[in-house]
Amino acid sequence: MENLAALFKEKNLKLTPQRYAIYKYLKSTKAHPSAEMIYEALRPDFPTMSLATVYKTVKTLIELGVVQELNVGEDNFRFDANVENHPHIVCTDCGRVDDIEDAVFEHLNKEVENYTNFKIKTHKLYFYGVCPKCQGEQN
Amino acid sequence: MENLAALFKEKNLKLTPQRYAIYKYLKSTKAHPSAEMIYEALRPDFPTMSLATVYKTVKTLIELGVVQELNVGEDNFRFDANVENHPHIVCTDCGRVDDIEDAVFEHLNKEVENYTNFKIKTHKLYFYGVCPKCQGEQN
DNA sequence: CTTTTATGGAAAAATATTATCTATAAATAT
DNA sequence: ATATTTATAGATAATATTTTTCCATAAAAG
Repeated sequence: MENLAALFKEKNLKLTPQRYAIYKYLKSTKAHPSAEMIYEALRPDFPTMSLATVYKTVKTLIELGVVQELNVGEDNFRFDANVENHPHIVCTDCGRVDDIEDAVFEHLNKEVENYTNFKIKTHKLYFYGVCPKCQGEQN
Repeated sequence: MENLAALFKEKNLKLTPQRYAIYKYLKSTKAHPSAEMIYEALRPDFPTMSLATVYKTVKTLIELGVVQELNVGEDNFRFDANVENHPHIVCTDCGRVDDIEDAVFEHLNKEVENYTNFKIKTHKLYFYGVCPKCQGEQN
């Protein structure tokens, strides 16, 4: 968090209240919010902030490498301040997106290289199922 | 291909030339085209066909279960007439999307269930790297 | 405290996708 | 074959998401 200021300075970017709030919010949540969700969450504190600012800021944060973009298969993007490569799981009932903690599948890259001539750099893994809460409601 | 007619009949859908052409094109290619790409590819043969028809048709084909939708992380969707669940690999240079043939990762679902309380039904795996062609051009 | 420069916010634009409407083409029955 | 019924193609408008433009202003530098 402290090095965010340094990072911004290094890139000649201004660490404005809006940018700081968006980053802090992304750091604080595991809900992988969309731009709209970020906008709504910060509206109480920043009633004048526009959606465009959210989009511009997450774009900046992505370029700085402190936020990553998720594409779960919805019609919009979600954002995650956890930039480590980790798999995600989507509830097909309620739509929530969770991290799959501690599960590392980096070895898959090498495995896949046996099947293709690509030089593999990274991957994105999305699992789909029913979350505990929705399982309960099905009974 | 022959059973496509039967499938359409069963659902009281009309197998129009446009629909047939779109399905045939998807079957013929491994390029995983977007709606726009399908539209452009068929324009020589169907100059009057509108993009809306492409969207409506792929939606129909998806509902019939003969086409699947891919979300590689671009701002649009791609389509694949290979409906088996199989991983894809994206070239980060030229953007092409290939199948990873013969690589089956169904066992990952069970593995992931050890890390979460979700009931996992399916998954989507995307790998990112540099394709052979772009590797050559980097030298 | 002044100057420089990046930025926030409003509005418009761009892009992707969906919905509406009607003439028409495809399937079915005759 | 032909008539009839019904789904559909295509044009257009609508919607949703994201990006861009523009300018007053706030942040950093001198």
